[in-house]
Amino acid sequence: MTSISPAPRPLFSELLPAEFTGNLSFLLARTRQDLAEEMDAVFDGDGLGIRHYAILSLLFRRGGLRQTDIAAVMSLDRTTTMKVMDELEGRGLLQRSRHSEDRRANAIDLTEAGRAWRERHMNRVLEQEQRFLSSLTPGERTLLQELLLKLVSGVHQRRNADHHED
Amino acid sequence: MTSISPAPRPLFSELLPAEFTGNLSFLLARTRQDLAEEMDAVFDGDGLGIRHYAILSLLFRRGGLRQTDIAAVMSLDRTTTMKVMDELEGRGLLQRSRHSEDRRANAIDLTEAGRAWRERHMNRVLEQEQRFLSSLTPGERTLLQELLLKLVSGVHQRRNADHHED
DNA sequence: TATTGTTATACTCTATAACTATA
DNA sequence: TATAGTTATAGAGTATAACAATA
Repeated sequence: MTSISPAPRPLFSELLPAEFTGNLSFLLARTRQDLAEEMDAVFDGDGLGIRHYAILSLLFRRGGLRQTDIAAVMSLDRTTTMKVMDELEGRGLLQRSRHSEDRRANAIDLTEAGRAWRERHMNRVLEQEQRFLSSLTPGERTLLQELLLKLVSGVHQRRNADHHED
Repeated sequence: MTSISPAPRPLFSELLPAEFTGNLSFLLARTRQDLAEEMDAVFDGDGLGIRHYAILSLLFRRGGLRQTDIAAVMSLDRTTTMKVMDELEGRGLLQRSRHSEDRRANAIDLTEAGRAWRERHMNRVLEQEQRFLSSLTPGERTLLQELLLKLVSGVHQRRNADHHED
């Protein structure tokens, strides 16, 4: 390297706060991507990821959902949901059966293996989340999740309202 | 089981808070996607989007960046950055010139058209952001951005530290 | 040897369109 | 007519590999 130190190479830490405070889209995209990359480490190897974990957690709390329900909550297309269901069913982590009240629909439930898989990954998921949040205080971590939840719920309510105006 | 009315179809607003509080990956992914969809409305028509706006804003505050600098800040691959630069240069919004201190590198600067484009879209970007944030109080909106900025900076510092350990 | 920009190529993710069986 | 699941296909976005110029 040079001794007299030429023009300083712009550093990430120098540019980021100055340029992007207020740029919510960037901050959200970057945060999501950073976390996604770190979450990959938890699941490395078996071809499943944090999305599969989230769906199994959803089914853990409430079984018998239709694929369209899962699609709505996860904000996925029907066909994308189909693919994810195939991946999970192919590994024996959930099962599709006939819905008792609508024979067009599937009723999706966890299998015992699915419950075990979720339980086996749960601690590492939570650890990785906390590691990702380590630059925030405990209070800030809770607050962040509350704010995000408010936003997601707010968007959903607003879109429902718009839809009912038709 | 239910009495008379058929089993209630699980509502988004019913499932979301119960199942996903604590699922940071889901909340971040969902929030980012919701905002991205709403931001599309601002740019509909010209093939550019919020990412282009962010890059032009970065260059507005600090010109003469290399493509690798932009790639680092935006967390993009070199080749992806290349494509985005082509899109912006093709519309005359930025220009590539020889870097004065490293002849391998490009120095990227806004053109006048680029400055105008950014200015023309700025108000609608900010409006859409505020609309997206409308379920939060003003204080919460500021706080959210601060928390996200802390997280992104924290991840960056941690990765740099890891890297220097090699 | 390593880095910058570039090109060509491959891969991943997701959505669109069309079909079937039910409602 | 509309909806749930399914399948095949196409598109967007991104990364990998290789090369030339320069450090």
